Amino acid sequence: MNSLDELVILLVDDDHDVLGANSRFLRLNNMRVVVADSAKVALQRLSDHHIDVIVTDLRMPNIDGLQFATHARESRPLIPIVFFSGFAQVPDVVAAMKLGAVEFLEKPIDPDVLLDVLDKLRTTHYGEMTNPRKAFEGFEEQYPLKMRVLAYEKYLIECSLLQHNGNISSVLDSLQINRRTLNDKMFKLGIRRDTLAATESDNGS
Amino acid sequence: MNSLDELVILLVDDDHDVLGANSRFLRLNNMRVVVADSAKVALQRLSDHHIDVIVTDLRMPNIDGLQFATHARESRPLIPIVFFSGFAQVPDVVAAMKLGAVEFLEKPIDPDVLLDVLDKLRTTHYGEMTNPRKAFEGFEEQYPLKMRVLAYEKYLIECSLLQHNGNISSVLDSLQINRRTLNDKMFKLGIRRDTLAATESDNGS
DNA sequence: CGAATCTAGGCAATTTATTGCCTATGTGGC
DNA sequence: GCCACATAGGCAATAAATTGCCTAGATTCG
Repeated sequence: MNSLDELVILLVDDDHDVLGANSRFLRLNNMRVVVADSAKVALQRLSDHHIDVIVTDLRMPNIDGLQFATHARESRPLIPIVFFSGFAQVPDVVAAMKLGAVEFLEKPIDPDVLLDVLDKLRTTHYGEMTNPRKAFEGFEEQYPLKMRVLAYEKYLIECSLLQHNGNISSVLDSLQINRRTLNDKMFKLGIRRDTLAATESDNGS
Repeated sequence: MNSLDELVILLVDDDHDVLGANSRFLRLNNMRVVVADSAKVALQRLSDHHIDVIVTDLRMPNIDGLQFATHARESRPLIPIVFFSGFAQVPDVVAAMKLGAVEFLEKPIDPDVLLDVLDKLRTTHYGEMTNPRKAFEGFEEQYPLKMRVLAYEKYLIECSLLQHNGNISSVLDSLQINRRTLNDKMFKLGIRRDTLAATESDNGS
């Protein structure tokens, strides 16, 4: 009955019309949307809210999408990022993908495509976490050590959460970690208790 | 993949002029080049020759670069692929990068850029990873998170050392880590260069 | 309602990690 | 011998992670 189906999207676009249209559309489709009309605001939102996915324009005044993504990755190293842009140059797309972009969409955004992308993210990022290697298997050679280690850590925490059915204190015990530290790590790695724990408690009621 | 100085490149392009020019240039720069003027031929070459890197055009008659890459990945899952194309569309670039492309270059190719890309590949990429994940498999649930993460980090560093034959600067590049940090980590994790690097005196040819 | 329990955020002190700068050792080439 | 190069350690400044202490909302139980 709660947020099993809801991803929290951070939507970033300096064009208010597009921002409004897209956020409305996403909200109509069961997604929680946090909006920002600049990279600056977006970074603020990132530290204030729990965000699952970033969807950002590439071309923006002052701080562009790539720079924003780089900064965002500092606090949320593994967060999935979807870029969109009109008139994108090949090097931009390459740079974005190298930053670990999940998708690169062309403006104007086809809402159904965006929805589809986000829908797939929901399953690939949160559904299959039970599968052992999957979580960090993708992080092959070209990724920095730090990122690969973080991916593994995320995987371990998610596994432990699943195992203990979202019960934090059991996880603390099992991982032998400070509560404060676990909270921080979960935020940084984008792990949510409810998403992982709620998998079997939603049918009856 | 014996000689550290010679990468074997599979160069694929349906334009014979471009194919000839690029292959000449690469050969002048100490690379062994195998050419193919179609995906069909290229796949043949892949099974006949030892190939370290694929460099392929995106637009080709019959089987295009993406399809070719997909097929190539079936037999060589981790082989590095560099795409190039004129007039590339964003979705093409995205698809290519998702396939794990190392780079996407625009036609006409700047030979120096290509050389630079391949040069980097020589140090950061190594062929296929064959090592099992034994190093950290042993760390079962009862161990603290920190310990398991460290075990994984140790494993990654050791793998990288093996792949780069104990060459520290290559490892630094590959793991994108500060030298000072790597030194410290190696000390802390009890990794020794010489134990891992000593394998370079085996099979010739 | 009030008490107990689980969860989690803010803040600050402390510890640890990362990094740059300088130095030193060993190797191979001139 | 001298130089270029790769490797490492010492040290100090900086950045980041960890932790304890306090507070606060939510839920459950009596």
